[in-house]
Amino acid sequence: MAQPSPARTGPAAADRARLAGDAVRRIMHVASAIRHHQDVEVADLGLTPAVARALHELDPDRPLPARDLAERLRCDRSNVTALVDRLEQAGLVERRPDPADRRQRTLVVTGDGRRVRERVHRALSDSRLLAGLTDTELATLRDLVWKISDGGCPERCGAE
Amino acid sequence: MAQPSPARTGPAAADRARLAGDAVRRIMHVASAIRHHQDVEVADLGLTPAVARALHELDPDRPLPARDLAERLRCDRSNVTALVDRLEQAGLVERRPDPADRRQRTLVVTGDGRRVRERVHRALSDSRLLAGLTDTELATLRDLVWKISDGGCPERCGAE
DNA sequence: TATTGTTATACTCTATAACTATA
DNA sequence: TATAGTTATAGAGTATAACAATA
Repeated sequence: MAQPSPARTGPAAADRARLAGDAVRRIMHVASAIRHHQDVEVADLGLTPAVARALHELDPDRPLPARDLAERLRCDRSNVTALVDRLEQAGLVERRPDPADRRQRTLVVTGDGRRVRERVHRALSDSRLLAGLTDTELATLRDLVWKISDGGCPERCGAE
Repeated sequence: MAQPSPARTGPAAADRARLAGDAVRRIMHVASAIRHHQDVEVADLGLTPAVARALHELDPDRPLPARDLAERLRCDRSNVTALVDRLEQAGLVERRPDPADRRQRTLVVTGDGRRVRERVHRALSDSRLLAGLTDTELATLRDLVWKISDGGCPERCGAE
C-alpha cells in the first residue's frame, strides 16, 4: 500500500482534512447563531424568515415575475404564491398583470415594502457576532469567505 | 450634530459596517451551500437532516438522557421524542430506563448507530467548498471563525 | 411542587402533482 | 405543446400546552 502522493494521502493531507472539517463545523455553528439573531430581528418586523427573505430578494426598482423570485430563492414556484400572498396582505408588495405576457404577474414593491425591505436588509446584515474582530481580521474574513462563495452554490447561482 | 467618536460614527465605522454586513451575508450564503451538500449526503444514509443531527449530538461513549439531547440540539424536549423514535426504529439508538431516576430514559448508541454516526460526522465535516483555499488561507479562516464562535451562540452554549 | 418524557396540536417551510389560462 | 401562476396535499421541523409517572 504505497501512498501515491503525500499531497493527497500523506500526513499533510490528513492535517488539512482535520483543519477543513473543523472550519466547516465552526462555520455552520456561527451561521446558526447568526440565523438565530436574524430570525428574532425579522420577527420584530412582523415577518417570518421565509417571507422576509422573499421581500429581500425582490428588487424595488425592477419588478420581477414570480418565476424569477422562485429562482432567486431557489425554491419551487408553488411556494412563492403563499409568500407573496402574505407580503401582499401586509401591503408590502402588489401583484400586477403583465400586459406583454398575460400569464405572468409582476411583483411590485410598495412604498411601505421599500421601507420594510430596508430594515430587513439591515437585519440580514447584522454583524454583532463579528464585533470581536479587528478591522484587519474582518477584511481578511470577508475576502476568504468571498473566495469560497464564488462557485460554491447549491445549484445554479447566477443573478448575483 | 458633532460626531462623538470617529470610531463609532465616522467614515471608518461606516466602512467597517459595510464590510461586516458583506461578510455576514457571504457567510450565510456559504453556509447555505454547505448545508445543501450535507443534507444530500445525509439523505444517502437514509436520515433526514434533523435525525442525523440528533445522532451526531449523541455521545456513543456516554449515554445521555433525552433532556440533555434537547439541550444540545437547542430545541424543545417534545421534539426529541419523535427524533429518537426514528433513530430507534432504524436500530441506531436504544432507550434504556435509568435505575437512578426512573423518570429518565437514557439514550444509548448501538453498534450500528456508532458506525452510522461516524459517517454522519464525515458528512457534516465535508469541506469540498473549501477546496479552493491554500493551506494557509484555510488555517486563517479556521482561526477567524473559531474566534467568532467563542461566545457567539444563540442561547447558552456550554457542553462543547 | 418540580421535572422527565410523552402526546396532541398548530404553524412554518418546502416539495410534488394537477389544474387554469395563457402562449 | 410548453409555460406562469395557482391549488391541493404531504412531510419535515419546531413550538406550546397538557398529561402521567416519578422525584
